[in-house]
Amino acid sequence: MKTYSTNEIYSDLYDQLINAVIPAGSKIKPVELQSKYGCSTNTIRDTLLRLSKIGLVTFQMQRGFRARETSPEKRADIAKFRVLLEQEGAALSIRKAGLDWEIRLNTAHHKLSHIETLMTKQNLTDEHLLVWSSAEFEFHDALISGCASDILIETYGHIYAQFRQQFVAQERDFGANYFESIIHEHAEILQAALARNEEACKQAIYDHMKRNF
Amino acid sequence: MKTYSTNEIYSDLYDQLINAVIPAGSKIKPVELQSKYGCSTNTIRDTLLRLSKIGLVTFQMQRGFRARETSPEKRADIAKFRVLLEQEGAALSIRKAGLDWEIRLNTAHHKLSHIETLMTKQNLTDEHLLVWSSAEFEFHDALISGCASDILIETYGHIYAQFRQQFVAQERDFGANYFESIIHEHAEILQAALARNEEACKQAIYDHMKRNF
DNA sequence: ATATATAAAAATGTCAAAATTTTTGGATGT
DNA sequence: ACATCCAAAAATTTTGACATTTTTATATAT
Repeated sequence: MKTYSTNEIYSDLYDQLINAVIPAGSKIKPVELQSKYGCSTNTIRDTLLRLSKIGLVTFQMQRGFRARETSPEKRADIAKFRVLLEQEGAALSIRKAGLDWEIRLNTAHHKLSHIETLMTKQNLTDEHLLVWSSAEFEFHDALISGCASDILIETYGHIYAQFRQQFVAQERDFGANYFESIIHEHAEILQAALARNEEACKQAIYDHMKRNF
Repeated sequence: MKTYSTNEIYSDLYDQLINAVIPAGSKIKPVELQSKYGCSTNTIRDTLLRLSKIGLVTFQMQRGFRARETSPEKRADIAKFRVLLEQEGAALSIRKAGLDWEIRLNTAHHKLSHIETLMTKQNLTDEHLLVWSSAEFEFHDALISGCASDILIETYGHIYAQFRQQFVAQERDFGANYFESIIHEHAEILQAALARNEEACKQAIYDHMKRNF
């Protein structure tokens, strides 16, 4: 039987929360996870407290842990907030960042579009979604990576994770045309960013997210 | 000898971090706090993990906890981010919120300006600063409280705490004229908000924070 | 002197059990 | 039927001991 290090427990739970394997809003009981991960309840508690920093898990004294609730309203709220942060991060990057940023962004986009193209043609496994999910984050993260604001980058990471949690919990149809749409949207963002066009880039970010409002 | 509940430990540490009683960047060792609070190291650890959610404390596996580092750059970074959030929150409030918001804001401002007026005349004790600090937060929190975005309000709370930590760690002269300035700045924010003038309010928020850039 | 290796000390993390609190389910009375 | 109370069960939190890892201090070699 597999044994888990604490960091593995963390990222395993992270993935399960992101992918709604642990359903949004559901209670998370350390005792139940103990046997699966082969550790004490305390270690689970510890890990859940760390996950609550990101916001994937909510914690209340004497009431334990829950996967964060989802609703169309929460999804829209988080999506709008994400747009605010991403627009600011991208605009600052466009204004300040250098060639290394362009390269980073281009690389991330190349990787992402490769995966997304695949996904218009094949049926999706859970693993596809995991890989895509992390590539998508890397692209958006690269986009804002030149903004020179640690706190913005850190916060964006948390919000992105929360958004994904909301999204996966609610979205059920990943039709081929879904990926065709976002391939185009990502390309628009990339193009505007490399052209150093702040307004066009902000617009492209908005367009990419507006289906969630 | 006083005994502490877990929640008291939490807010005691919170205050100490905000007010640089625990110096920024310094190591926080559970063993050393254990005797003061009369509990096990594990309870301290638990509390510190919860504080790391807000960002007052940083945590690294196998390296324990530290009060978040400060520097002029970090302070500027957090201040700018705070402006972004507060401008958005205030603008949304101006656009959407009703009479109850105006009343809330007015009340908070009244309380704040009372304390600030006192502080131009007396010499400041630590307790004055604590009271002022919480009244200042309540005012800014009221300002954005009509924005109808839970995630923005939640995040703003964390950023405000981090800003205060940076600020108190670095600022040493609270001259009477400091408070005279911010009395005026807060009044400008209030006035623009109640006049429902988004641009003026954004400008006033910027002016209030620009000394930190 | 500088650097590397090693042993002791300190700090951190993990565990299983005990104490506390909340939740559950049934009995009682209105 | 509905609410209230109570006891049992379950879940959460706290504890103190133990295991692991990191840091510090000292000794050794280059």
